[in-house]
Amino acid sequence: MGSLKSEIRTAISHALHGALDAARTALELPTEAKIPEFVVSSPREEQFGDFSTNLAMQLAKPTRRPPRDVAAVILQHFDYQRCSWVEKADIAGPGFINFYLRAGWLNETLRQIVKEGEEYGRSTIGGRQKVNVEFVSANPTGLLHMGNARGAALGDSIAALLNYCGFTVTREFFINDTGHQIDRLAASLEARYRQEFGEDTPVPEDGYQGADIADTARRFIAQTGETYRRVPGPERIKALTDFGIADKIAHISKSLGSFGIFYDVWFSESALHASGAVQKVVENLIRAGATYQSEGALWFRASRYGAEKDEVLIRSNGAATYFAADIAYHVDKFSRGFTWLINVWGADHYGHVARLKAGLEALGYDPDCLQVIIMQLVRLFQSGEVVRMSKRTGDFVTLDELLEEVGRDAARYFFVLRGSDSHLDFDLDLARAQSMENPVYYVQYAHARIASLFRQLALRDKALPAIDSVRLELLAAEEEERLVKKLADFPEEVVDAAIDLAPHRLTGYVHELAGLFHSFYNVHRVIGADPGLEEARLVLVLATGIVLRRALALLGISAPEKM
RNA sequence: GCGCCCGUAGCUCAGGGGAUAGAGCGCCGGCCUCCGGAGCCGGGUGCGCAGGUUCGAUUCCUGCCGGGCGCACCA
Repeated sequence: MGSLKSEIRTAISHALHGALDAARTALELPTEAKIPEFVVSSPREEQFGDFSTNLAMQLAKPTRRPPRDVAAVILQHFDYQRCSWVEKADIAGPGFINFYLRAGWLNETLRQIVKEGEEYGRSTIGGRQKVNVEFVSANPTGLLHMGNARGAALGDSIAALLNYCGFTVTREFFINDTGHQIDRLAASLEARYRQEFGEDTPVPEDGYQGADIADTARRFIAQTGETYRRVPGPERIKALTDFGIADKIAHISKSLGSFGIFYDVWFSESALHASGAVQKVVENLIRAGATYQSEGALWFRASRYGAEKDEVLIRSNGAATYFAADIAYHVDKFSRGFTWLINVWGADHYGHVARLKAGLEALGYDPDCLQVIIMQLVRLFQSGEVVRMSKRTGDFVTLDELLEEVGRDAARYFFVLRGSDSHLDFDLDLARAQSMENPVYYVQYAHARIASLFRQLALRDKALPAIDSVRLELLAAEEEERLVKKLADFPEEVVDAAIDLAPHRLTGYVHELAGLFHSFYNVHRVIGADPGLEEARLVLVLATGIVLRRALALLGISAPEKM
């Protein structure tokens, strides 16, 4: 379940509450003051102990006493029996109370890691709550670009993190298979189709110019021959479009698959229209009194629900907007039992957030159950120059090309290297480099080294004895202690990264962990150390490998045995 | 114009009410008779500006400046 470290943190927090109560009962602190917010944190500096609390400083004002005095009173009433791992506590700086743990807690953590194996760090805090993570949802009109790729890496890692924290996660892709852009796809396909038979039919100005559309047209011809050459235009276009959408979706699915991303649900927009779900949502909005007619269109009073302005639901030509369909889509998600909806969207969809939430609220749903991650855009660099991209002209780098250039591991690592609200400069040259400039290799190299150590061990016909018989107390060096402490952080790092929907925190963690391993490895011999020490160090190495593998898996990155 | 995101080291970015603000890259100098040198160790400068809240602000609030993205009967 919880890690030893988080259990100790909780125990300290409870003991502090107990000390506070006791001090008040003894009338050494005023009883009327409210208990302030306080944290039991992990200090940055090693000299400040293993845990630290700001409780006394937060109490300074309500008790009108100097924080160090308050800290002394709290410590007098602190019951060490309630957290047996605490060896001592002292008062430092402006009024921090610092806690120092008995050295054995680190060895206990190592045992826990080895016993739990790659389940170490898994938690149940999600309580099986049903979460829907929708990401990429690219239009089926072309290939995947860098923005889609970033969304893919982010969404998939967020889903993996939440799943590991005990949420029941569904990964979902919404297919925009209707509407204006599909008409443009149809016109582009028709032009390419006729070109294949020698006609001079240019792709419309606002069509999709990419060569992939011509490829799709050729695949259609390969399958249908000349059957559709002489059928009426509308019928041919319908067949072309149906084929085209399926072809594009198949390609998108395949690209994402080679990026290590697999969906549970592919949800079709046109199905929402066909089933009447869109119509029903519009009717419910009308019934709720949230709409009005104007200029021949049906409007939703979004501004009444916190959005900037009202929005059209049904255009004057009778067609429902994408906005109406998207409300219906999210209503559908709720009806499937999800209580937490996460969407990963590009910054260019920002304007859509407030009105979608407004629509859900008007229908009686809690808009806070929908959380939209607005991801800033990706700039691609090559040879120090920005690579300009335009989907319309077909002039852009695709996910397929990226994977060919830099490989899946580097691509996934780079896309979750930064926070989603930070612009991402993706340096193709750096990601391509099979060298030490490339951070993903640094982490993988640590894992390969560990694997190599166990290969060496096997060559000598040796094996690690049972964990309980290993004398872990022999691990006393500074590098060893730092490494174990980092391993002890892992479960809490995972929870923090999951709750914050911030996989880049895990990227940072795994890099630091690899760094501490390299530092340890360079200073200390593992195989060939004194027998007892060799075993203890092997346990440390084993545990490091377990955590590296688990962390990389959550990021969708491989942990190679050899490189 | 209005809204959202960002402004932290030469560059790309973490961090975020607390005790001495971090990493990578680049630059300089060291370290393998030994488990993978794709590594390790050492060396430097920094929170855009101005107010405010606070015992304490790089972090929160306001204004300004700079960059990005939105503000369609597109999706």
